[in-house]
Amino acid sequence: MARKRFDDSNCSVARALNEVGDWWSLLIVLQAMYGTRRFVDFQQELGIARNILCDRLARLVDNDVLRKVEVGEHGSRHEYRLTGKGRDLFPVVVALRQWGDKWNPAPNCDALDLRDRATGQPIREMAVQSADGKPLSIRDVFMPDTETPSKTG
Amino acid sequence: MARKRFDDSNCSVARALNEVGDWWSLLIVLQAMYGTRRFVDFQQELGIARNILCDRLARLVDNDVLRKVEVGEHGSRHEYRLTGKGRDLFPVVVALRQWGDKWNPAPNCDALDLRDRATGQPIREMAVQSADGKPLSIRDVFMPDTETPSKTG
DNA sequence: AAATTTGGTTTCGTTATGCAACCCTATTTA
DNA sequence: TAAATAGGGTTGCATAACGAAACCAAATTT
Repeated sequence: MARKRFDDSNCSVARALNEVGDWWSLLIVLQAMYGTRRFVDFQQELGIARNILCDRLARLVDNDVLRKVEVGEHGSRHEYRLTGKGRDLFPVVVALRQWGDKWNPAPNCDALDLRDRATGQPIREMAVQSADGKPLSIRDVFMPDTETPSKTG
Repeated sequence: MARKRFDDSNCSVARALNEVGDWWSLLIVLQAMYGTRRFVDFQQELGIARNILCDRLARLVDNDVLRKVEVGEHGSRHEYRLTGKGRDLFPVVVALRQWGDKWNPAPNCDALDLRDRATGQPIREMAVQSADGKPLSIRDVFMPDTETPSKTG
């Protein structure tokens, strides 16, 4: 039967995954963060099939993660640019990247070295933090009773 | 043809997505963070098909995100528990959850309310941060030249 | 002993993915 | 000016993944 979708799940993680949780969408967003904007460039840099790229770009546009901008005189060239919502995936992508760098380091690829443009200092490691900025593990937090962890929480 | 996999990609985001980037894996990890450990409980709480759950649990175990623990006398009951690597996905899940809460709020579901067990205070919003803890947007950072953004960077 | 729980596997039909080929409109190049 | 190329897709086909339900076997409960 049809792949299960989560549009109506009462779990926002499930709904988020519905928008960017497939094999390609988050890589497209990542590529967009690197500055890629054109169809052909996405296609070549990601090595994605063109029909799949079409589908993903359209869905990301539908979901307001990217927006399609006509460039050039007669509207035959487009650019796909991140929206605010798309740019807001930055912490997600960086967290995932740091996780990958930590647990699946590639021999031929350095860990992500993002730096503060203002100071040149490397960024901090992503962490769940307390109000005063201390890193918290999953054991250091709790959910007040109003949240029920059942049914994909 | 076969679904493209990224085991050997030189992008750690791609490799991370290879492990937890499908529709279910991250939800299983999330459910595990809520305390679920048994096959049947995952199945019922997520509403996932049993064969798919089998496959995903096995893959997560293979990838050392979960580990399978025999419980009970004769080894016919198992538990799937998060490993350190799995627990390290906490920032990823929280970042994704906060993104979902912000951009796709569900009418019938409150935003995540995680609190510091020590103080009872809500956690901070996930953000990429400078060395001294200031939040950074994607425009506030750069990558030194050693990183090449090409080929899914 | 019979029923239930747990953790799977098998079968089968539907959906998604990847590749290649094709199409149409601009813009270059010869 | 004709021909080639680039951009942005769409279409068809073969294969792989997914979902539902049925089936299975060991262990536990009733």
